[in-house]
Amino acid sequence: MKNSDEEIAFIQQFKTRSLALPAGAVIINEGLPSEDLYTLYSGWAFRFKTLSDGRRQILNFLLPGDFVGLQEKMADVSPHGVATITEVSLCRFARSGLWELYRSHPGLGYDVTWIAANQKDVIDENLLSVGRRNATERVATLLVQLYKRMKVIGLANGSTIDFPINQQHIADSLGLSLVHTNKTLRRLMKMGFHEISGGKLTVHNPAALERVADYYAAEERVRPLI
Amino acid sequence: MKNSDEEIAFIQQFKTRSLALPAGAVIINEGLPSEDLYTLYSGWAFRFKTLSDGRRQILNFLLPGDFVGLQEKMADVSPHGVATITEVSLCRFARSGLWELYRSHPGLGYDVTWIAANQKDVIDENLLSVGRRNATERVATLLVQLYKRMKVIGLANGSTIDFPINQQHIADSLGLSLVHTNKTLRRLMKMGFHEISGGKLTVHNPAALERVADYYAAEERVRPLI
DNA sequence: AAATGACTATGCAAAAAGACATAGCGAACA
DNA sequence: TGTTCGCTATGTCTTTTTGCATAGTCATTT
Repeated sequence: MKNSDEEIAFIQQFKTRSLALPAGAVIINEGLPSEDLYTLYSGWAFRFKTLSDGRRQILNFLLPGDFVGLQEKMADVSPHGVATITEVSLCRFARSGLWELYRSHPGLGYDVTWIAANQKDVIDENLLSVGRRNATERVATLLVQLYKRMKVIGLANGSTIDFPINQQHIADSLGLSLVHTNKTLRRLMKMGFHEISGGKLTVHNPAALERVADYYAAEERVRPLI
Repeated sequence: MKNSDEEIAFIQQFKTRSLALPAGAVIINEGLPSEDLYTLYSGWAFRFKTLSDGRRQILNFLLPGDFVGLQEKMADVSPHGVATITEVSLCRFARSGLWELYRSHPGLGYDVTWIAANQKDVIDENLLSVGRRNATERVATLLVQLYKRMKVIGLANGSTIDFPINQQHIADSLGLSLVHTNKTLRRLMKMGFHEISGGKLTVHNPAALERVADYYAAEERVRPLI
């Protein structure tokens, strides 16, 4: 899955411009039309949906290399929101550009599908967690999953990764209350599986944590770059 | 999103053959490589993942027109299984064909992405349910959602649809126990929202059920046909 | 140095959901 | 015609998770 020089050139001119956003910013509004499509170059973000009384579900976390706003492009209105966790840098693609990309560079269109399918796997795993794992397993799953995702994209420093999310994010992503999330995290920490401090997560024994989580994902493969 | 005659001709030869499967059959094995890609022509199926002790999460239900095995094609091994609920008829595409489709008919490649994005919306909604809705809301959501999906593809007969799933399917899809699912279904039924019998579901007042569910999805649009 | 605010921590009571047990019901089958 | 089987139904008891209250920590501001 290597891009040709010509394809790379095309991607370059396809990118209308890149932009930076601060932490806590909204990239895409839930329920509003969204014009653009982005790739996340650096920083963390998340996709979410909310209920009318404010309950929020984080659908998945977005790490560098992930797409933002792919399916929003297909519908009139975005069925979910996207917000930043840290400051991020994004690469914006023009709305009209995607069709042009499919038409003139089908190889890249194929890559887009590949990346989208990959993100879907992450969501499937989350759905399995939230639906069928207990609190301990859920938290363990999330921790290893994020650790492994960061590792694949080269952002792990030994067994430590940047970990800019707070317990509220974790709770919203796992379908747990804040309180229960806190207690579960503590329990796992006291058992020596991990350590979170100063915005960093250290996973002491990923394999053991995977066993707790009953999480056995296939090794993620390096993704095509767009 | 209308296909040209030439595209239709291409699709026809792309389909290596169609096949029929009985109820309860496995289309794709969890954790095994899968060779093929299908579209579901008739019948119901579901995608699922399991934990090692047998707990099962149904990721989403597949209705006529849905794709089966799209992202499995992208990975070495399928991260989830697919099984039939009723007897189904499928249209099998060759493994090698997808790339060829993207290359020679980018418009169809675009359609594939569109359908995949649409299915992702359904999963997102499920994740919101399982993570943040209580049992009553979850059941209500599933009932309207299935009703509306059937309606869009022209398979609703007034306020009644075929409903071949049992309470275990519902429980596995909503992350509830069988017992609790049963009690919740009964409660909704006694309140007059719906009726299930003889493999049919009748939704007496979809709008009221949507309010119970806090479910306000945009109208589904007619999908491209592949 | 005090004040504020965002986040984490923890005990206790309440609610939601689950587990287990048992029963009923209708279709398929011998 | 009785038996088995898969599914639905419901009562009781237990566990898990939540909600609320309160406190601690740490960085930032005044």
